[in-house]
Amino acid sequence: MPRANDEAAAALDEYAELFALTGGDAFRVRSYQKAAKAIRGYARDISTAPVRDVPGVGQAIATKVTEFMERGSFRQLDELRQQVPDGVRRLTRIPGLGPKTAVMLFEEYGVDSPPALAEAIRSGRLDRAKGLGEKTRTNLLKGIDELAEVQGQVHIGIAMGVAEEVIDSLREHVERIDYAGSLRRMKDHIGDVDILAVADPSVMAVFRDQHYVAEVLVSGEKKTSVRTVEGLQLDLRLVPAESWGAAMQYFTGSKEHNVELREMAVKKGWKLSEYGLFSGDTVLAAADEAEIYSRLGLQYVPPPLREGSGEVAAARREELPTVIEREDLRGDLHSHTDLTDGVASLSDMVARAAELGYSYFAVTDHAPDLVMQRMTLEKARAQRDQLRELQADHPKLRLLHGTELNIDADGGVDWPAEILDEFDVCVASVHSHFNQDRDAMTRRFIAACENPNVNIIGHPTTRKIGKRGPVDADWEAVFQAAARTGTAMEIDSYPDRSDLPVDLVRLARHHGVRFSIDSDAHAVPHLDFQRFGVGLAQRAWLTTDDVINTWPWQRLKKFLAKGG
DNA sequence: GCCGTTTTCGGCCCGACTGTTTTCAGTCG
Repeated sequence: MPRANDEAAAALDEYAELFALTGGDAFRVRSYQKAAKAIRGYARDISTAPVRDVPGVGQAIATKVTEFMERGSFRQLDELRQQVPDGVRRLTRIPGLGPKTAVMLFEEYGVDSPPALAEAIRSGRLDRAKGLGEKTRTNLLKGIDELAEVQGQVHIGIAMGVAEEVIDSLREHVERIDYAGSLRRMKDHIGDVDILAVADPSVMAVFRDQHYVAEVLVSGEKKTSVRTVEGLQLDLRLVPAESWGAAMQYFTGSKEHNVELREMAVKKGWKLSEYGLFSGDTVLAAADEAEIYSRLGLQYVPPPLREGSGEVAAARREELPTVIEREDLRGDLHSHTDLTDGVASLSDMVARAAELGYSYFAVTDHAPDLVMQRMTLEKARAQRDQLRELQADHPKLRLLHGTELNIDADGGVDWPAEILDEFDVCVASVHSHFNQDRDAMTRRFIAACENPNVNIIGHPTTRKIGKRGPVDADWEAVFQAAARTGTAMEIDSYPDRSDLPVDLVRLARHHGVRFSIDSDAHAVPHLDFQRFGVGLAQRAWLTTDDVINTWPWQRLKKFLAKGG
């Protein structure tokens, strides 16, 4: 996705937030947010394409974006940044705390950060604050804890975008360049990004001058560390060309994986470092990463498996699974259009799915329970008719008409069975009542699994990386129900969701659950998010047999029938 | 601020939940 779009969208989102905090008109706030969302999901790069063409962008926003592209900000944003203390914005990051309360806390109590709020609540200073009863204060403390847990890391979507931007910006100055570290291992939370390059040290000056660099932390001939405007730490290391493979191996990690490899080398009387695999002064392997593994007598271990969790022993016995690859996916079973909260038309989404070479593709817009999406049965059926018409243009792509149902507090869904029978595939997801206790939440999920029309539980934990923690459920019980009923668990590839998380994927697989790796796309470029879901699945050692949307249509069709 | 088989003004995604209130404000999806 074009980085310029993300940056302009982030600026508009910030402006919307500041505008709301200063008591601005709610409809204008929504306009800024809507434009931000549309720009972020726009398929073309707005640094070259006219931003006025983006739906939801009129003259006023276009002017702001144009100024932003020229100098990294716009006048009205600068003014509001002056007006609103950072502390007030920090407070609104806390789940359950909106602009009104944030302003009140700052103005009346001088509270300007989540830790300051926690302190104020614990000290009893807010016991008489209006609108903040005991329950609210308890919930806010919980929200502050959730926020603290996820701070200092970004999700893989942001980190990957930064890494690719860095590589693009330096490519003409280097002989070779790639990213390593936890990003190459496809972790869903990334603390810093490691980039390796073969280049002349003069590239460091070029790097320091890039527009994404907010602060230079250290800079030498071999290593430069900077902080980006997103707050992400970025390390660029120069390595000798002849040690490229060893350096990639070493800096990809994980630490635990590397310790096991070095121990193996030592037992053979060798030495493994970031410069190569050596026997005395003789180089056994160094330039090529795969050769290091083979000289150690190991199968090649794909980076997402390198966690020191048994992969080295398995590689020694030649028992590593053939993990799923992006090319194994035959389709996508969860996507949205502008009929509900997506930003692209049905035909545009379908056209991109066809380009991706899929055998099948499901459109799953929201059902009526999410009232704000204004879905009706008539609209859903009209969309189905439109999809059937589009089918004629795409003989190789089977178009499936699905829906994303809302699982209500008791485990019920939006439509009765006779209506659900009309759909080819039903995803069912939790969108509210996140704070239910474990028993209620578990019953809720099990009821959804037992619904004969529900095929896939969408983004099961509902976590949003950096924003909201997972719901609490007895996952073993849920997974047993899913396996028993033939209900798949989704691996939602939307990078801030990355949901199921990898440890739960492993647990679910242990119980015999199948998975669907979906994009949950709300825009055309989002269809490519599946690469993140595949990375997550690789980390859990999933094979094509575990993932229903790698299956040929006839096999998938049987699964979707849930034995009925 | 955007948009127009409602076209240059007057709408704009609407309802539920929570905790606080004593009739409702704030937040969320």
